[in-house]
Amino acid sequence: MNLKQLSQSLGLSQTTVSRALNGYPEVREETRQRVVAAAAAANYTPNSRARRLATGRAMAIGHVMPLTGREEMVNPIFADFIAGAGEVYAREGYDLLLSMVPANGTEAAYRQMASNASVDGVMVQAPTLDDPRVPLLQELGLPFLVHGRTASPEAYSWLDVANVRAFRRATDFLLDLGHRKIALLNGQESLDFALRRRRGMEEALAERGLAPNPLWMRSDIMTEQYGYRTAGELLDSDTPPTAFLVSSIIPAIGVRRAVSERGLRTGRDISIVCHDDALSYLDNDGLNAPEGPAFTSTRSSIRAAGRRCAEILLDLIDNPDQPFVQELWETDLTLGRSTGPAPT
Amino acid sequence: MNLKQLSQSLGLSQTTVSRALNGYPEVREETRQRVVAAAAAANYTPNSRARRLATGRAMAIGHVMPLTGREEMVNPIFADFIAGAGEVYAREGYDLLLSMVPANGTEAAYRQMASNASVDGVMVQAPTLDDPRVPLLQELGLPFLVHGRTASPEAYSWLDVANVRAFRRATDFLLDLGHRKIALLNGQESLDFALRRRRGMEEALAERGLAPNPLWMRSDIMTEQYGYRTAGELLDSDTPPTAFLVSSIIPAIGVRRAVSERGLRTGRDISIVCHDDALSYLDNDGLNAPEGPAFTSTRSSIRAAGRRCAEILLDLIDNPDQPFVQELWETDLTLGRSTGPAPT
DNA sequence: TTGAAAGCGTTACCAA
DNA sequence: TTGGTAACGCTTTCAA
Repeated sequence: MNLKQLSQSLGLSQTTVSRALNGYPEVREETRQRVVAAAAAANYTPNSRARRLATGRAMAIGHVMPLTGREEMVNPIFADFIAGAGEVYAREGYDLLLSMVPANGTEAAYRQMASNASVDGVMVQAPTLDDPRVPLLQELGLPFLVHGRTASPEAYSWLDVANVRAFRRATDFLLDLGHRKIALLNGQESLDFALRRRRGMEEALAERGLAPNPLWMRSDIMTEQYGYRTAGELLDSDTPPTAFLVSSIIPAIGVRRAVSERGLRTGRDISIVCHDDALSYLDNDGLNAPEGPAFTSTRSSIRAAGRRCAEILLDLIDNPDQPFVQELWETDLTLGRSTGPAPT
Repeated sequence: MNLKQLSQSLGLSQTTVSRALNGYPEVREETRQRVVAAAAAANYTPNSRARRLATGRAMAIGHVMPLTGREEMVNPIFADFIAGAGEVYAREGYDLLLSMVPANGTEAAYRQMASNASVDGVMVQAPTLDDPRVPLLQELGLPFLVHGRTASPEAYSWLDVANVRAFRRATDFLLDLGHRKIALLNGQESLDFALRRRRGMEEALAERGLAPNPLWMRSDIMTEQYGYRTAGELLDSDTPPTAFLVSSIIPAIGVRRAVSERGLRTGRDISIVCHDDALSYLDNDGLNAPEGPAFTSTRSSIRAAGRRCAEILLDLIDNPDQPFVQELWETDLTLGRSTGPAPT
C-alpha cells in the first residue's frame, strides 16, 4: 500500500493525505481523522526510501566503531555509549547506522558517510589529542558531536566527562583515607581523557605537597590483562603501592584478581578506586564487594552519556545555526560501599 | 555533483554514465574509462537515497538489540556477533542498521523494519525455544537468518553452534580428569542453546552411567554476579563440586573469583571449563592462567560466527530461491592450557 | 482547505 | 553502444 493507492481509496489527493499524516495544520480536522483511520486500517507506512529522497534527510546518524585486527572483544565503553545513543535515536525516529571498520579506516568511513549522504550527522567517540576527524568533518560540513575533547583550535561541539575533577576527587578520597602510595593505572595517554585524568590526580597530590611516583604511573590500553599484569608487577616490587586508582572497570577486574591472588584484601590491605565508565552488573557485587569502605567508584554511566550526546546531536542537526554546544558532564563519586542501583 | 551534472560535463546521457559507473557490459571500454576518470576527478558518489528508491533495495541489514531497562552493560555476546557481521556488511557495501529497543519491543522493531522497507533482511540473535520472531518474519516476507535454533515446525535458515557436542566433549574432558562432582552453570534454559548444552552434559554423564546432581545444575542470565554467587553457594555447601562447567566466559569470571576468594586454586583443587563465546583479551592470561591443564575452554569466536552469519544472510538475499541454509558450527575445544591466539 | 504538478537523483526499459 | 524517458514514492510549491 502506497500513498497513491491510499489517497485514491479515500478520494483525496496525495497532497492532502500526506499533509494529514504528517500533522500539517492546513487540513480540516475531520479529513485528518478520516485519513489517519484509513491509514491505520490499511496498515500504511510511508516508504522511508522515498521520503528520504524527497526530504533530503537521511533520518539516520552514523557511528563508526574501530575494530582491531585481533579477535578482540568489542570495547564495552563503545558499545554501551552506542546503546544509550541508540535509545534516543529510536525514540526520535532516527536510524542508527553502525560502521565497523579497521582501526585505520575510520576517516574513510566518515568520508563515505558524508559523500553518499547516508546520514544526517555523526558521533565521534574516543578522540585523540590531535584528532584528524574534527577538521575532516568540519571540512565535509557534516554535523558531528565529539564525546570528549581534542586540542583542536577550531570550535566544535562536544560533551565531556569532568575528568580532571573526577580524578582529583578520587585521589583526595584516597589521601583522606591515609594513603600515600597511590598507583595510577591510566588509559592510553595519547587520548585526551587519559591526560586529564592524570592531571586530576597530580593536582590533588600537589595540593598536599606530594609528588607522583613515576614508577606507579602507568598507562596503556585498558584491558583486564593490563590491570592484572601491572598490579601484580607493582605489588611484587620493592615499593608496592597501598592503593590503586584505575581508569576503567575493565583493568580494575584484573587488579582485583592480582590483589586477591596475593592473599591481600581490598579495604584492609589495599584500596582500589575505579572510574566506572562501565556499568552495574560487573560492579554491583563485583568491585564494590562488601569488603569495607575503601573500595568504590565514580559512576558516570557511559550509557547515560550516550543518551545525552544523542540528544545534543539531534538538536544540532535540527538547528544548524545554533552555537557550539560544549558541555561538561559531572560524574558522581560514590564514596564508601556503593550498592545502589545505577542511575537511569 | 550529481549524475545529471556529471553526464552533461561529459556530453553523455545519464544512462550511459550510470551504466559505465555500475559496470554494465554494454558500454564501450573507452567511454567507461573516460566516465570513471571524470567521476573520480569530480569526486562524484551516487546519492544513496536516490539509488535506494530507484532500485528498491535498502542495501542495509537490520539487527535488533534488546536493552534491559536497568543500566546494564551491553551483552558482549551480542556486541561481538554484531561486530563480526558488520565487517562483512561493510565489505559488501551494506549498511548495518542497529535498532536498540526495550526487551519487549523487539517484535515491533522487526515489524517496522519490514513495513517501511528500510532493510533488505534481518538477523535474529538469541532465539528462544518457541521464538515468535520466526513466524513473524516469515509472515512479513523479510529475509532473515537465525543464529541458533528454535522449535519452529516451519523450515527456516539458521546457523548454530554444535552445542550438544561441545558440552559433551567438555564434560568428557572433566570426567577423564577424574571429576565426578561437576556443576553446570548454564544460561537461561528458556533459550534453545542452553537446553542443548545441558543435554550435551547429561549425555556424557549418562554414557558413563552417571546421573546429574540437580543441586549442581544451575541456570540463569549469564552475568558475572550469577557466576560469583552460585559458585560461592555451591562451594560453601555440604556437597561442593570439584569442577565447574560454565556456559559463558562472563559468569566464569565470577566463578574464578569465588574460587580464588576461598583460597582454592584452579587446576589443583578445582577445575573450570568454560564455553568461550567471548574473546581473547579477557581470556588470554585471565581464565587460562598458568595454573595447570584443567582449566580450559571451548573457543568458537562469536565474532567469526557473526561473519559467517552475515555471509549467509547476504547470500540468501541475493538468491531468494535458494533452499534454506542450516549450518552447524563446530567449536574447537582446546584442551590443556590454551594461550594461543584466537582463531581468525 | 484542497489539488496539480514539479521536483528529489537514481535505475531500467525500450528505442535507436 | 548510446539516449530518451518513465518509473521509484514521497514532499512541497504554487494555484485554486
